[in-house]
Amino acid sequence: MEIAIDIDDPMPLFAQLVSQIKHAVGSSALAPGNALPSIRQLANDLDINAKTVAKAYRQLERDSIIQTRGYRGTFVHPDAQANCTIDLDAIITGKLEATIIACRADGATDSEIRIAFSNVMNNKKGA
Amino acid sequence: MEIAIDIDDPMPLFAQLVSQIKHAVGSSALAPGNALPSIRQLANDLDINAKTVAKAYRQLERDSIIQTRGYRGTFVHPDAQANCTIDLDAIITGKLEATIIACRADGATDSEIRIAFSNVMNNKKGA
DNA sequence: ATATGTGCCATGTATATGAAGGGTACATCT
DNA sequence: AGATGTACCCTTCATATACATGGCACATAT
Repeated sequence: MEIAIDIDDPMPLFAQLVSQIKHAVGSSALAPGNALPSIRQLANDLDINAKTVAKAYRQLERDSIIQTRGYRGTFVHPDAQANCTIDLDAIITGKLEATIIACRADGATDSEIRIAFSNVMNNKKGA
Repeated sequence: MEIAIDIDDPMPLFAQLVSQIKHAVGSSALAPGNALPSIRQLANDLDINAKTVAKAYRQLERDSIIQTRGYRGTFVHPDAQANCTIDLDAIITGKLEATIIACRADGATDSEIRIAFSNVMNNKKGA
């Protein structure tokens, strides 16, 4: 598998990694069970920080695209192909959109919605 | 009616105004039909900017707590007492809270939720 | 010893937002 | 003339977040 990082791309580096690995799995360039390069190895190859690669791997594992097995390395998840068609972003975007529309219908301004959202995310109690 | 502003209070100035006026209406210190000080007058009394007072008045009018009648001044809305018991902030906070909990249950990270929220608020299409 | 993933500490940069203030101008009516 | 609410332009400051980076440490198994 070839992974290329474009520094000039407005997409964050870790997101480029996620996207490319997902695409590789979707096109069967990476089959379930295949080993992926280690975090440190890939970071070294791409000349980026290991934390950035780790972040990408963490998200991919959360989506069950890959599996990390500690000292044994990282592998493509058995159900990777099925799971990589699930667009979590589209799901939560849809839910948020519906809620925001409802709030606007209640007469709330966008500013108030943003404040309330921030409060909820930070577990702050409403004023 | 007495209005006091506390610069050291973390609550924004305009929010302090809104809160105190709402409270005055709720406790019948301000009855429907009563006149409120003009924007410039109140700003001068409290030694704050007229824009800040105007912002508070704008929000109060949106919630039908007060009515502005142009050159005639600003008055307490006929249905002020009923409307000031409606806590719009609590309503939208509740809606957002439920949606955010659902998104978290879907496995979304807080960061992803924030990004998606920002995209929806800005009418940006999902990546 | 070496490599694995993972954790926590920290930094700096950039962007977006809110809050507050300053200034000017308008149409309106008294 | 003077007061009313309102609209537009602008700046300044503080805050929050995302992104990327760096160092250090851990338990694990080879």
